[in-house]
Amino acid sequence: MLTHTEENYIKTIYHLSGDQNRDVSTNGISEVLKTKPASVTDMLRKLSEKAYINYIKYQGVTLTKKGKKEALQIIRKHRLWEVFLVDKLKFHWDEVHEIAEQLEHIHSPLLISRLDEFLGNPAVDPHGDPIPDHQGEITIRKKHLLCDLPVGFTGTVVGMIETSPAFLQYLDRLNICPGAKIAIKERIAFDGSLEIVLAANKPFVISNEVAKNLYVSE
Amino acid sequence: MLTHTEENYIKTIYHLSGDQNRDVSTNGISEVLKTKPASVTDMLRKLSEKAYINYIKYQGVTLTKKGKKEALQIIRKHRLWEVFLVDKLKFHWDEVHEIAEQLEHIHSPLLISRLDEFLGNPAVDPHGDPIPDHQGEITIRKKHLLCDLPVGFTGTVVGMIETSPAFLQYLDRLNICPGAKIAIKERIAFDGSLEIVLAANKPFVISNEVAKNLYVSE
DNA sequence: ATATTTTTTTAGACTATCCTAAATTCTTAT
DNA sequence: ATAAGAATTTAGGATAGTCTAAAAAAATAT
Repeated sequence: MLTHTEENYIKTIYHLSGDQNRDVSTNGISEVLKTKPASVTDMLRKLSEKAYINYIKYQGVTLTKKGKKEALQIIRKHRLWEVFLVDKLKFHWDEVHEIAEQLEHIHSPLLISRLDEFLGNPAVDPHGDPIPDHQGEITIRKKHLLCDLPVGFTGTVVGMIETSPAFLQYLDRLNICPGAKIAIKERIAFDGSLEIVLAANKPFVISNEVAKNLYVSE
Repeated sequence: MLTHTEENYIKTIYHLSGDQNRDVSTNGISEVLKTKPASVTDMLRKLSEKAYINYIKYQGVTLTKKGKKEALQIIRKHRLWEVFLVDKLKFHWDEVHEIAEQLEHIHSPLLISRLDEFLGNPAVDPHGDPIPDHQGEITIRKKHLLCDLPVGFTGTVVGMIETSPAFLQYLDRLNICPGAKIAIKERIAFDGSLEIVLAANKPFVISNEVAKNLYVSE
């Protein structure tokens, strides 16, 4: 059974390596986890011995099949707890991350399957990210930055790059949140700002700066 | 902020010292936590330095006001999570302890107040034990062994001494669970067995052995 | 192609928690 | 009152995870 710390390393490697399982660097991990590179090296040796990662000195790491499976279970737990916090306990979607970081380390497969059921087997978390199933299967939807899409595009908001309170509060005022249906009406050539429509509401304009920070998928 | 381990020691001292805050022994703690007495001594020194306990070498420990407050918050979390597991996730009341042992260490006061509200501010956990409030106030109901009470007594089941699956399954068959209303109809002098009634059902007989393992309160 | 910079690893040390073995203190039985 | 036994503490050591400083390897720039 993995320790909390080991789980955090595995999860971080998963997130940094992306869908194609790219090599992840020691420094990259140390930045995310706010530890020193030397500490990361120690842990990499340990995880490699336990066969969760493929590790060659000086050449970065990837997750093994076993490691990836573990990572997906941790992510599954994290996202299910986030759904619980937002749907049942009325947290706002941008304040659940820290708590879910703790809850994701609770060990009990039965608890998670019951929770999943209780929540109605949700497909995505409150940020719009897909929840891996019991087997670790995950449906990866291609996501794009809103600023890169053509006029006429229609889709769903699935995330943001900026996460500062200022940005999130502004989005909140505009009613832009993960899961929101969004369409591009017009692009203003002068400054790249976009006229958009949410669901069946009145169109309004957002700056290119905002559009550069919004992920959407079809 | 306390570590998981420190929290477990404080909780154990609280449980062992009872309502009157009796002195707790090193060996007692080591038995509950399944660590060696020498390890307990180490931790006692640490908790004493941090002012959670009153500790005099060779003379046992008691919780300070600060320690007791901390203990009650941990117990509050433990019991609220137990209610969640039973009421919302449909766990049986005798299978929630291990999971709640993990959940009680999640640090987030906001989470706990939201959870409390979500559960409808329950007064007792699924075992019938009272849940301390936000301030750490707890209503201690005096509890008695069923075998010690007179014919005519009426009250509520609030706990059991034996916790073996065999015993719990038998209780389940009899519909005896924490919270169940119970009355004593008759005592058979020969073997101390009791004829009892649950709610408005048919009376039936339980052995003295069973009555010796059931806690009830008025 | 080599010198410089960056990244990564190694070496040695610290803290938390646990352990075993030995020493000390307390309790109890005579 | 004291000797035997039980409980507790001390001493010294292990492991997990972290750190700093220094060494080694890889990447980059000229």
